[in-house]
Amino acid sequence: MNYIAPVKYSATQEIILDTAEHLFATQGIHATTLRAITSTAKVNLAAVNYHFGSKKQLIQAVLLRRMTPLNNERHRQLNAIIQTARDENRRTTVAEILHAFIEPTLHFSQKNMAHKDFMSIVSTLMMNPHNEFRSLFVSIMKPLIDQLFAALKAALPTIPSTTLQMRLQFTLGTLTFAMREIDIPISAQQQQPASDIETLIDETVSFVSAGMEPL
Amino acid sequence: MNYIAPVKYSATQEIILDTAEHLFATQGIHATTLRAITSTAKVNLAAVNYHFGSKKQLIQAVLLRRMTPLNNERHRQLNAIIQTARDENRRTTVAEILHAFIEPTLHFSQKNMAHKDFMSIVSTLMMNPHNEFRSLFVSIMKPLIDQLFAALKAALPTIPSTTLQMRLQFTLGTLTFAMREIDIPISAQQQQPASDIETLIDETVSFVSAGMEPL
DNA sequence: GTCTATAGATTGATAGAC
DNA sequence: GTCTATCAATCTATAGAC
Repeated sequence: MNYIAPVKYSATQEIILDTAEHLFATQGIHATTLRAITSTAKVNLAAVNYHFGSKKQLIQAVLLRRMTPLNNERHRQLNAIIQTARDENRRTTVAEILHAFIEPTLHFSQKNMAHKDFMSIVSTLMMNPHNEFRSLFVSIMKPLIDQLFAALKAALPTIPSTTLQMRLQFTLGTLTFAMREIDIPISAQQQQPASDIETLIDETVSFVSAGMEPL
Repeated sequence: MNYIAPVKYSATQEIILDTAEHLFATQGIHATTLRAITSTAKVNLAAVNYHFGSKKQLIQAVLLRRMTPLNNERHRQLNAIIQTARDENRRTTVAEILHAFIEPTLHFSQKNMAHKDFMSIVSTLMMNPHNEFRSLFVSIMKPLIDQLFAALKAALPTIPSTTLQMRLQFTLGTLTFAMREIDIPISAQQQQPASDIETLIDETVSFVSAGMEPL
């Protein structure tokens, strides 16, 4: 259910995808040229067009390659907590639901530099409502967001849908900043040590869980 | 204190700035050509370079034109609530502090399409830590964020700085999504009516105020 | 599959007439 | 200040040899 099998790529294709991903994240999709990708990847200039067809199709491949396994895992965890609650004959809690979405997202984004880069691309794309790749992104995310909203609605039946919808948007904003570790400079005094991933997950879940039901 | 006087522009310069702002927001800064700007603005192709020097300097002018008055107002409101609390011989509350930052931000972003476009550019820029305009943006925002953090620290003295810093990042993420009304499609059933600005402000403040002090 | 060479289009920027 | 004309540099994409 909801599982999508990943696409297999050759070694050359993987090198191109890895390099494109890094350059897209650090310099922006539009600012990254095929020349920059192929020269950094040490493959021929014509390789991108041969293996992927066009720059646009390469971008889509970069997005789908990691988005598919990430969403598979998010679906798996959501289904798991729903099933567990059903087995125990109780409602799922808000914190459980949010954790099932946040935990795989933050673990994924902190896995290594490549995954960090990928999440950087996704969050930048998500910010621009007029982006040409937005419809691709939306079509991938929609089933998951629908499932997440339905679970929250069931856990908080007294909150109006409009309000709940707004708070879910806020939650996604919180998570976007959590996974990017956006470093808006706070307090000049000292460089803060980066907290570990488990702390980040706990802090994020408790922040949005509290926001979901303000006093 | 903290007030920065705005720059004056000629009619032609204003038209160029307005047009560039809209195109930057809808198509992205890199994807927007000087030809697109000048033809849409119905000015000569050479006008941008004559009036602003280069595309890069035009981008900086677009950013500073609106960021300056917005931050002036944010500083004004923060100073006002701090002064009021001092006069009443009490601490500022967390909700007061967050409201003083969120209210001007959301009112500004909902003022009209041009302001919405501007905030779209800013939030996109903020998402990319490697952006070439990030240092400009950071230098503008730093004094304000420092003041905000200091106020929160004074209102919540028992929360460790590292934790508070993280929660402030979450707050900025929430606000970014609130002002952009990022429309990740939730619940297919029906199109939700856009809520009014006052409701949006109240919901945002109560969400992040609750998150600031989870149970 | 990999490579060179190049076509064909578009870009930011400027020189110089008015 | 505005305009035309144009340069030099870049881009994506492809044709065709190996």
